[in-house]
Amino acid sequence: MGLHQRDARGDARPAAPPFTMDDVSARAVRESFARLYRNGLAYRTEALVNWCPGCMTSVSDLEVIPTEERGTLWTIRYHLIDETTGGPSPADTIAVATTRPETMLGDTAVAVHPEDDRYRTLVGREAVVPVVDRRVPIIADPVVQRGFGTGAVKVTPANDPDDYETGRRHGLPMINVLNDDATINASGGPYQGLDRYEARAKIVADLEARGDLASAQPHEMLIGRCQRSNDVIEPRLKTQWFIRTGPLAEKALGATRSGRTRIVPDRFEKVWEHWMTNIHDWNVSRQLWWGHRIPAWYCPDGHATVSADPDGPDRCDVCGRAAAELTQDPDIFDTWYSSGLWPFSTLGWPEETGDLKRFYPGSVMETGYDIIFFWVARMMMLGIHLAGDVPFRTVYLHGLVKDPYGQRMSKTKGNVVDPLEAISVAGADALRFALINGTSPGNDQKFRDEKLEDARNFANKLWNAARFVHGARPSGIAADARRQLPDPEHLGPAERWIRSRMAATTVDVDRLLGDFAFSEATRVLYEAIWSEYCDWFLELAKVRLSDPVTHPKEAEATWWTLVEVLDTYLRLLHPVMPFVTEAIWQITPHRESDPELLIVARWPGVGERDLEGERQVAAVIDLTRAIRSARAEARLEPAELLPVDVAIPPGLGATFASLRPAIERLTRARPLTRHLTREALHAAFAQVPRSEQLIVIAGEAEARIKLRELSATTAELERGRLEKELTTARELLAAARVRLANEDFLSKAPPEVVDGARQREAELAEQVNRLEGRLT
RNA sequence: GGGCGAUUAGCUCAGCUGGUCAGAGCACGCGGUUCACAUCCGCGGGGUCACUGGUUCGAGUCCAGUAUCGCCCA
Repeated sequence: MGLHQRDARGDARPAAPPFTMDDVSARAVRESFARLYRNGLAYRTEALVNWCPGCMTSVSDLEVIPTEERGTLWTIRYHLIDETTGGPSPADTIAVATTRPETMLGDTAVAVHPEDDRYRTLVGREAVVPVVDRRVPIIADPVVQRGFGTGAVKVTPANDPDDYETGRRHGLPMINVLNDDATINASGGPYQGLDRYEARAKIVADLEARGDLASAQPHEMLIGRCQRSNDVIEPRLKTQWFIRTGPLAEKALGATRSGRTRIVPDRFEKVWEHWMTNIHDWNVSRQLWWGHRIPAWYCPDGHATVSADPDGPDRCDVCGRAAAELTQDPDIFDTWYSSGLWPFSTLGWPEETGDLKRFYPGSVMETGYDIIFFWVARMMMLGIHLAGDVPFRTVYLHGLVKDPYGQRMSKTKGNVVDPLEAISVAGADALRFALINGTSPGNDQKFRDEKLEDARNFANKLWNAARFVHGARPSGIAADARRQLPDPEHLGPAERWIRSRMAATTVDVDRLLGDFAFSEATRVLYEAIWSEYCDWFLELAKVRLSDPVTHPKEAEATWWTLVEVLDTYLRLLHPVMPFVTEAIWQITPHRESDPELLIVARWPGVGERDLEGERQVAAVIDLTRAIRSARAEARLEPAELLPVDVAIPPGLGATFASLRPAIERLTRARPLTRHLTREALHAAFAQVPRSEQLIVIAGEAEARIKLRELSATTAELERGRLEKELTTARELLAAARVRLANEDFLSKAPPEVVDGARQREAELAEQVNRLEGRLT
């Protein structure tokens, strides 16, 4: 993780990355446990734990994966004790069903449902567990499912969670039958030493031989397997340390309910609630060599002493025996225990350090939803209790990165994307962008190479745009000039347009990041940078900068605009693509007040929108697009210069005039002639045969492209294009009219919506009108 | 058994508080030696927004139900 974090650049990290096994953490582990023990929240007891015979350790409930598997349901006859003879009755039996016959070695009862008439008379009598010939009571307990198997079950309190509860309710003896390696222990009599499955087979065979096996049927069931080793987990009785989670969970719930900590997306609060309200005590003892040793010592009498001192206690807390007679618990803590301390142990807790005061609680915990219980829950419970406040204000949960087919990545499947490889192929920025762009809160994403490629292309695009900006510096500006804002006096419409768009983008990005909509934020930036800045502004600026009639002051204003917008987008994009933005920023002019590095540079403020300016340039862009489209669809020679006449309404006149050179270049128009009205345009073309012109309609503006002559196919293409436009326009118009014909709409919809619809209708009618005029 | 999520162009996915929202990228088709970029540029084709009802003047957008897929918990 440390390696990846460095290569992918985790920005927020101290000089020496903390580690859960270092000394600071070890001290926090000892101290925290000592406090929990003092507060009665840590206790040692013999209880049922999940035992993994492969890992030779206990594991938490969360690490037991219920797996659907086909097993066998055996029905076994237990002989009743004959009340007159006091011995087993050859004929009277009670049949019990089990999927784990080997556990019968530890049976201490047979249970039936109290209202099950079949067995009512048997309750209180005794039966004999076959094979081990142990006499056990027949008890009634409502947890027994009457419909399952025969309605009677064997009870093995030391090797089954449900039976454990039953055993406690009825005060039954608990006989553990398994060794650590899942072989049968001394309680198993003749089966001692056999592996659990060998014992099962032998017991079944023996039962059959005795005639006590009633049936064996295939059975679909859930088997708990170890998350780590995939071994079948054996519940068994063990003396271990537990954390009393009840009071801790209560506080954690209080924090989310009161909003002191918010979970994003909020649907996970339900999951959180459910889990926290049904939480069991947490078994923290692990029988592994790697981890923090439990700071508990025992005297020869078995008294426990918990000490935060790394050298251990001076004496037994209970009987006062000397330290020399004490031995430390050989077990270590569950890894999630020290991880749960992370938010404050890394800040020096239990010392009241400056870091702790300043950085605790943290603001946002960002992690995958799959470890909300493993980790987030633990941090919350321990943080609130030990550090006195919630560890973070917001928990942001992201989804999982899946393979292209939606499968969970796993080493055994071999479908894992190695981040380091992805970085070497496409770069860390591309990897980060692809991951961030592809995710929405709490939802999984399928990761494909195409996404990485796209992100790499975007980084490349940005880099090249920056190269252009640097190369286009007007001679009047020194290479090492301090950054200036463009002189408002000399801005053209394009400059005002992009600055206004930049303001809009900044507002959007701010809002989206605030809402944890990271992928939307990257999408907005992608669009702003590629489609607005590169595709349009750079092209418009290029023309203005290279046009000999451009005044030097205007060229400088344009260049400073290029720099300003680039600078802003670098800042906005930096959290997502730290490397390329920093590299570009380093060679971009800065202000006096800017720091050395982009990473610590100020977040952009929001400039003013110029909506009318935006609208005007958008109109010019639409016209340019429409002319290009008409040319392309008529299959005209792309490079050929053609005379273009445009009708530009007075309102757009100044903008048009200013951008005229750019329009000429982008549409290959020469000469580009402006008419004040459509009528004037039409009049100018009155004598031009239909076969020698292309007609372009773009909003308020209109254009004609003069050709020598349209070939037959070109004319057909042209006509097709216009007909298609007309068809769409008519459809839209019809829809708009239907809407306006609705009395309810007029009376109930907000006036501005109605006005918008009216305007739209008028525009469409106008467009249809014009197209019809051209086509007849 | 309980809960949650997904279902929108061939593919991967956006669509916030219901009113130009039917979009993007990739893929595809046509064209391009424009001095930032072919990791590129221009143009284009393509979707009854899973289904059925309902609420509303108006619904991918809200409600109910159904189907399919996936996940979590028991």
